[in-house]
Amino acid sequence: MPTATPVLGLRERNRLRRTRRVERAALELALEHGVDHVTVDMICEASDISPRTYFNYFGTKEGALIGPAPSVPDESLIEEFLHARGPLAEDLMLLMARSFLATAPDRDIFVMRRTLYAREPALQALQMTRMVGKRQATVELVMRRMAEQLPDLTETEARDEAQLVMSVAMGAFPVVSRLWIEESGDESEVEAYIHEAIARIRRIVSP
Amino acid sequence: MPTATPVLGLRERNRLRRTRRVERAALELALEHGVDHVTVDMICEASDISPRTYFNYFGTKEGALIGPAPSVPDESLIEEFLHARGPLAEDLMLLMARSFLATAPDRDIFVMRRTLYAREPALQALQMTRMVGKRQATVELVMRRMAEQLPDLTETEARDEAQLVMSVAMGAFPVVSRLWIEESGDESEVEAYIHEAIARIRRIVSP
DNA sequence: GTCGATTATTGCAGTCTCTGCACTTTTGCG
DNA sequence: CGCAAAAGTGCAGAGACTGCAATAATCGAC
Repeated sequence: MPTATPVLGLRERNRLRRTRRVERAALELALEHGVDHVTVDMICEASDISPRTYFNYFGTKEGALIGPAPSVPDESLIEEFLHARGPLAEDLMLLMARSFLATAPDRDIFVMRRTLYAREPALQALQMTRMVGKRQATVELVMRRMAEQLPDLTETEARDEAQLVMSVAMGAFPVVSRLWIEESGDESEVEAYIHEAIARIRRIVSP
Repeated sequence: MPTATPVLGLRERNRLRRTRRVERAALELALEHGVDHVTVDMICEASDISPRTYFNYFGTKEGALIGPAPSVPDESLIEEFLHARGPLAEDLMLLMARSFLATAPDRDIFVMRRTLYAREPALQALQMTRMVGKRQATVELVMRRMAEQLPDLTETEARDEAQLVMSVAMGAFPVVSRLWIEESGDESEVEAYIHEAIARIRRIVSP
């Protein structure tokens, strides 16, 4: 009888191993030479993969540097968000944080990535750009939850409101991330950090 | 005696005229065919300019679509911001709005741009990306003002705080922009719209 | 106006990113 | 094993972008 854990097939395991090898190679090269002085061919040579396959995996030159696109959050996480009754912005941030943590990135790759982001802000901007792609979907999600709790808003009002909620959440995210990394790195603390960040925003916008 | 207005030299005027011609051509093409199906060569053909010159002007294919990078705000505007004593986030938004308005973009180009953004969110993301380039500078600015008013913060606290202020301001910006365009388009109203947007954020983060 | 100096525009050659397509190799499975 | 599906690869080519050198337009002094 096979093990109960959903063991990945050979294909999946190969793919994962390869992905990590390429990401690691790309990050090392970028940290050493700077992003602009690294070519896809260099990455491919270093990680023993064909350029064509590289693009099949990552799509763009920067793909291996900024990591996989944030996956659509789990159905269960979404459900939880929709039915939660905490402060909206905090619940949304919790959703974002949890779906990020669910990707369980390699620790060393994660650290290299952060170092690189600090050195090359353009990359971080790129990643943000990609997140904006999810923007529409996220706004819809927030609107769905608002519809259940505040059904007396017009479409436009609701959309504005949802956009603002998302902006607040995304804006507070870097601060939460910094706290999380520097203070503990413990997942259970995330909720507290989120609360803290939102409280600061409240002070900022208080008259 | 020459006129009192600082009349531009022939060079400047040519450059401005050319820029607008290219931007208009690029926007028309993008609105008609979609950004991906427009090539730089097409834009150059339509606006009677050499591709090399195109890149000298705009740097990237999208440059003509998203418009010139937001210039560093006027010294006088910065001074005003630093010494204003209104709510920090609102003053910052006012600074942003005023330095945008100072660029006095063509009305029709402005409208085309907005239409295109709505149709192709990736472009808007790009523009946001470029703004992030100014992020560092803006954070410094906010910190300078905070230093005068709240001198008892540690460096890290101050930086977090400044980042949050900027996030709030940038997040609220689209809403203000929408209000401004749809409601009146009158510059004198901007302040009221900003106030309104901040008030909404306050409600959002209120427990 | 003319002329030399400055600045802008352009053509060209070349590099790099990225894509479609056809072909080969690897993997999963009966 | 042997066959079908999936993944990896090579190749040709389009398109974005850059450095450099040549050309053209503008400016400022005379």
